[in-house]
Amino acid sequence: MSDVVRVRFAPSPTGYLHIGGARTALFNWLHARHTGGKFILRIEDTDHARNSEAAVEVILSGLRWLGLDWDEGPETSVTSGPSRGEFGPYFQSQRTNRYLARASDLKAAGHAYERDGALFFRMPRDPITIEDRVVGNVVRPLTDREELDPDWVLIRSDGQPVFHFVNVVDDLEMGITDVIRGEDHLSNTAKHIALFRAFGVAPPRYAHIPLILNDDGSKMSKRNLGASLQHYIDQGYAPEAVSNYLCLLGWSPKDGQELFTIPELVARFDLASVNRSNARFDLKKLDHIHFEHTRRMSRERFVELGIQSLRVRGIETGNFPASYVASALLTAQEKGKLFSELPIWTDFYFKADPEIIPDEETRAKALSASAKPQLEALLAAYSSVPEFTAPALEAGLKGLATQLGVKVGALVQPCRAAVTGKLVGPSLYHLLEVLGPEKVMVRLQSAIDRMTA
RNA sequence: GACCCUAUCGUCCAGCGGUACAGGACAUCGCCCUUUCACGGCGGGGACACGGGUUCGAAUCCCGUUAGGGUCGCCA
Repeated sequence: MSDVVRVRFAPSPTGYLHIGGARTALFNWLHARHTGGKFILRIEDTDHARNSEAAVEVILSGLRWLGLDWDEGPETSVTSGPSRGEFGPYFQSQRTNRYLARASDLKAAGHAYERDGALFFRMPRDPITIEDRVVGNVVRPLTDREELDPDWVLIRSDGQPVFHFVNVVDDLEMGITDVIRGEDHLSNTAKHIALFRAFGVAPPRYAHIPLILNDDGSKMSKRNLGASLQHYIDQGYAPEAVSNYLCLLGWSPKDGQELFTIPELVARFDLASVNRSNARFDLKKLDHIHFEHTRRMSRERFVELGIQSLRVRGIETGNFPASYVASALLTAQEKGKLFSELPIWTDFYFKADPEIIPDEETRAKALSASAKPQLEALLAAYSSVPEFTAPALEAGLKGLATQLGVKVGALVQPCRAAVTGKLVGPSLYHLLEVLGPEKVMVRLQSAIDRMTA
C-alpha cells in the first residue's frame, strides 16, 4: 500500500459504546488526523445473535457526539445502506465471500486444514515476537494449553468465520497500516501476525493501549453504569471535555498541560508518549475538565449545547427571542455545571410569572414575614432605577441596603427567591437584567402579596 | 494451570543513573475573599509495593516476590 497512515475502529454492535472503546476510537482518530491519514470505521457484526440496527446506531451516534468523523465506513446503521470509501462493504456480515475466498487460499497453500467440519489454521509452534509501539517488543510463546493443540479455528463447522480471521482479512484488504487497540488484544496478536505471514504480507504496526479500569481498580464491565459513553451524554458532559479527559487516561504531553481543545489534541497527540499501565476512571477529574471546558467554550457553543440540553429535559426555548435565550443561558455558563443541571439554574427564565412558586425551605429562609418591608422597599427602588442593567441594579440594591442599615444579603436572597423561586442561581443582578423590569416587578409584587404579616 | 502486560501521593500524570528530603493536576484539609451556589487567592498533609543485585551513585538498569490487569473459545 501507500505510506499514508490508515487506521480503523472496529467495534462490535453490542448495544452500547464502551467508554474504553470510545477512547480507542479517539486515539485512532487522533493518530489519523495527526499524521494526515485515514480513519476507517468497520462494523464487526459477525455475531448475528447480538447484531441489530439499533446497536449500530448507538456506535455511530456515539462517535458523532464525540466529534470523531470517519473517512471510510457506513453512513447509516443500515447494513446494506450507503457508505464512503473504496474498501467496502464496511459491515463484516456483508463480506462473507471474501473470508471464504481467503480461507481456501490458506487451505490451498497448506496453512489450513479441515477437522471435525471446521477449518483450522496451522499455527507456528515457535514463539512470535510482537513489535508494539506502546509496549515494546513482546515475545509470546504458546501457553500450556496451546502446546497441546496450537491450531485454531478459522471457519466454524457452521460456516461462520471467527473474529481473529475476519479481523486480519479485513485489515489486510482494507490496507490498514496501524492497529491501535486495547491491550486485551495483545496476547492474541501472535495469532494475527501468524495469519498475515501465512498470507505472505507484513503485519501492520501495532500499538496496544492500556485499559480503563473502575475507580476501585476492578475491570470495567457492562454492568458498571459509567462504562457506557451514553451515561456521560445523558449526564450532560460537554463532548470536548469527555474527549479531553479520555486522552489524559494513558497519554500526556509531558509538559503538564491538561486542558486541550480538539485541534490542540490533534496537533500534540502522539503514540510514542502513550503509557503502558492501566488507568482508573476518576469522575471528579472529569467533572473538573468539564468545568474548565464549559467556562472557556465560546458563548455560541455554550448556548448551542444549552438549548439542546433544555429541550431534552422538556424546556422548549423556541417561543422566546433568540437573544433572550442566549442571554439567559449565558448567566449560567460561569457555573461550569453539567448540562443536565441547566434547568435548575435557568428554568425560571422560561416560566410564566405565576409558575414561580418557592418551596417551603425557600420561603422560610428568604421570604419570611420579616423580609416583607425590605422587599417592598426594593420594589420601590427598582421602580425608579435609572436603567434596568446589572450595574444599576447592583448599585440600587446596595444603596438601599446602606439606607436601611441591613446587610446586602438581607435584600439579595428575598429578591432571588421572589423572582426565581430558589435560593441558588446565577448572579442576581445579571439575571434581573435578563429577566427585564416587567417580569421582575410582577414577581416581586406576587411574592410580597403572598407574605403574611 | 500456562503465558503476556503493568507497578511513583487516594486518583491521573511528570521523572527515563547524579541538578530530587521526587514535580503538576484532581480530590482532601485549613485560612482569606464573597449577594446565593460557586469561582478565585494563599497554605498544609500525602507516593517511588517489597527483597536482592549492578554502580562511586538508583524512583530510574537487572532478577525475584507480591499485587493488579489481560490472554489461552467452533465469543468479539
